[in-house]
Amino acid sequence: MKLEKITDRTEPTRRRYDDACGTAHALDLIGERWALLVVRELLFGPKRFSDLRADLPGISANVLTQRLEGLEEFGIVTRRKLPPPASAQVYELTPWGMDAQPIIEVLGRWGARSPHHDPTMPISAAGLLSSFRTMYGHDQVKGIDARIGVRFGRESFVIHISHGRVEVTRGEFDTTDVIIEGTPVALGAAVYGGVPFETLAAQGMLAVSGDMALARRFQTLFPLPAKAQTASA
Amino acid sequence: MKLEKITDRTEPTRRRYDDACGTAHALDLIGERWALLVVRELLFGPKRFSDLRADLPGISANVLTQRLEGLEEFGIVTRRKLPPPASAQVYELTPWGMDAQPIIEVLGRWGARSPHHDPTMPISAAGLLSSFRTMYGHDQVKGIDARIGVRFGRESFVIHISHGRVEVTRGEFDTTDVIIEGTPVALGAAVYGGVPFETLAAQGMLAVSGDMALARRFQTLFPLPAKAQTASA
DNA sequence: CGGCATCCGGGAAGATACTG
DNA sequence: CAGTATCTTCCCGGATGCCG
Repeated sequence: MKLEKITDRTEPTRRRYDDACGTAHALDLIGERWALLVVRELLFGPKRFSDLRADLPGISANVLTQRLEGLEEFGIVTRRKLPPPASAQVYELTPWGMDAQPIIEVLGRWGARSPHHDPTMPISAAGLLSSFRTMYGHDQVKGIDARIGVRFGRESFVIHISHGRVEVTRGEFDTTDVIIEGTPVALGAAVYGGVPFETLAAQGMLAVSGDMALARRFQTLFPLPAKAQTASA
Repeated sequence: MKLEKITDRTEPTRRRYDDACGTAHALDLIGERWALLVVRELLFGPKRFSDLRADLPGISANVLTQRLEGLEEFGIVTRRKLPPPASAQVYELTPWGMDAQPIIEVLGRWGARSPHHDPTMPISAAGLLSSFRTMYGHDQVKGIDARIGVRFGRESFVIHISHGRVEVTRGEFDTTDVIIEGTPVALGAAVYGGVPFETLAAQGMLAVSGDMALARRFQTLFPLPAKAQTASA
């Protein structure tokens, strides 16, 4: 018996900024808690509900449901049914949703300079790989032409470094110069924490094969930015 | 008698994403409701508490207080006491806080392409001027060299167009080609709604003086972007 | 009047359990 | 596996009141 709310409003007053500014409107769309991280998780391709849950530790099922509903309603995410025999439902970004990538990158660059930023926390595959796309040092990458294969569990990615740029795509790799297998946290420790591959390998957290000199150079391509100036100018 | 919560935690469990990703950390800092709009309002210079309240219709005093406390704690905002006789307290961005400007711009560009975006809503001075910095058409601006003075109430700004770029700064203007006086909403209607200056002037909402041909050209410099593609590719 | 502190109602987020 | 149902907690928004 829930006869309380017969106030008959199809939309129960979604909380919005009544502001014509495009920034405010963007926050209406992806400003709710977890929303932008859901988008980040989909940047490299479609995922299933339980994958999203696993990669976003801390989100609860009902909140994830709500965010996906909202993102779908706004045209940022589409739900798609895979053909049999997979027959699973996946969520993927629309073209416009993909265009949110610069937002995630700019936020990442800015947030990494925070005095409170702690790079030693857990990180998801999408979070780490997205950081590679944005945090590489232009000087460090100059002159390198290499392909590095990364496997996290059953997902594979290729990091392609050439012409002073770093590109990351999901997909199987056949001809890569280095192959890294393990967890995002371990690779993050190697790249951002400076932990040697040998240490991680000895603990069974990471397996590196191929051109080891290149692998070690890869470790140095992503310098953490200087902490920002938080005192008044 | 509030003897309930003596659980003695200096930080009462602030809600955070426990994620090493810089994007997630940025959202820890400026992801709360209203936070980024407070930053937007400070992009053109310091403001007082009541100015912020007036320019952010819908925010309540206690929430503004909380956001300012948080932003100050994170090193994004500083509070400063003006010398007598003004003797007022103002809030201003730290250098790092200023660096959040690209975040606001990128969000604005993306949000303006939303199918749900409604440019006819109220807008603040900072919101409108910030949109000028990001939404100008490169083709439309090419070859123009002009200075346009804008006065909203007692605040003045200069829009400087040259070398294919648009810069906006707060400050008094002496030698500008055009002077526009009125409200942000009226100027927004002229620029984004295509409402002729004569109509707005007749209603006493906007006063334009100086090079009227340039003023009318200024109206055409900010084409609204095409709506985004929200169907799957 | 500016800059908060306090109290309250509603709603969003978090945790857990449960179902098709 | 992919969500719903339920309950609790916390945050947001509005009103009021204090205090320099």
